[in-house]
Amino acid sequence: MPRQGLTKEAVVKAAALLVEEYGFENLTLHKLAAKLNIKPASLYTHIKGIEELYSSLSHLALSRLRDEMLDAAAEKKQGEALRAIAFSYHGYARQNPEMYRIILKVPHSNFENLVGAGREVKSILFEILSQYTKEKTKIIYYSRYYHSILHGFVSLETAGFFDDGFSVEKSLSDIVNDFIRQLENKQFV
Amino acid sequence: MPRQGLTKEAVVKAAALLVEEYGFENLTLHKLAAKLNIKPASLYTHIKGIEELYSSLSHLALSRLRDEMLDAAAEKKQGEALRAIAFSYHGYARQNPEMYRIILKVPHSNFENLVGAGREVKSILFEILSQYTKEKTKIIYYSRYYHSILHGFVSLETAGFFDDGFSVEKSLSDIVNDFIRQLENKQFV
DNA sequence: ATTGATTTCCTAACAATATTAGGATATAAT
DNA sequence: ATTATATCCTAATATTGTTAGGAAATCAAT
Repeated sequence: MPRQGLTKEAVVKAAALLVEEYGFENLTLHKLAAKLNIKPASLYTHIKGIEELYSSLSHLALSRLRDEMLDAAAEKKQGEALRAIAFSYHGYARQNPEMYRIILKVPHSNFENLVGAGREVKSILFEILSQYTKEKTKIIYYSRYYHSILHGFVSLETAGFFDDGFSVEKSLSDIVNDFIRQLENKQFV
Repeated sequence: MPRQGLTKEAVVKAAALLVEEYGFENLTLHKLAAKLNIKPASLYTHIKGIEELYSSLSHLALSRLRDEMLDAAAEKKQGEALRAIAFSYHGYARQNPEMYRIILKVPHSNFENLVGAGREVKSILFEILSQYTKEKTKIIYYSRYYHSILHGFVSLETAGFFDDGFSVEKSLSDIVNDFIRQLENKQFV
């Protein structure tokens, strides 16, 4: 048997491709092994089991989302940064709906690295919002607020809740603008 | 074999109990049959398969959520109604986290009755928000906005994104108040 | 009440899936 | 070259969803 330089990274990335192509619930170790030209049992050399594969996929999705957010917000400040983040967040979820769904499908608390990855995404919002005030309580509050908006919007959209003929892009854009206006109208200390 | 008056409703409700007790991913037809004192194959008398069971669970969750929202908003108007809805929405998701997760786990577009149930939930928000303006575009816009906030918040909370020591209840309450204030500051036609 | 039709539930079997045990061989380390 | 390690394999198993076909309880109609 010719051996291929297979690594955990490669396994997870191959799984990510399958997930986006056929959907999360149609990912099986059999299909994944076939795509990698190995037998299902051989996957256990690289992963502990399918639960770890799920958590790795969730981690990968969070990392990619974080990268796109960081990229979008680079060199930008305040409102401009918040707008850029919203569109990158929305873009990632729309272009990778299955991967995005995995993020919330895996219970975070079970995996320390997932908690860390989630914290990284949150910290991006935290950084930008800290440009408005130095009060940590308020920064956390607005982070939760904005994160809820972004996650709620893209989740409901991909679930089909917004399939009523009205423009989804315009709604998001308006929501983001309203949120930013709200923020700017506050008189922070 | 003594026959019991088993109906689809009873099967789905039993499944709902299992889901909340052991988690969505631990629901199996074997366990469900055991709880109902029948054999797994007998379940197919009442359901077409596990996919239909999932969609029925999603439908049940949406119905219960709708009932709690309607109950909370009864006799109330505008801001008061919106506040009541938020707390009932949050309450349902927190007390039935697994059932709530099922709502977005099942692809809506595949099941017409699910689309209908989702519409019912949306229509509750629509009704209340139509007390602020008669412009349908704006009503839909704010429905999406508020729905995104509520769903995003409870999803992120149950996924563990808000486990940072700050009060979740206060955040939600403040968010709702900010949203309502925003709405009241608009000069609608 | 008896007959006939329908419904509910069963046993038995099957396919797909995740997983483990144990072994062969390619690769790396000494 | 020898040893150790890592990669991949075959084979077997438990769990799960599902279907086929049949027995018996229930219901409907006479």
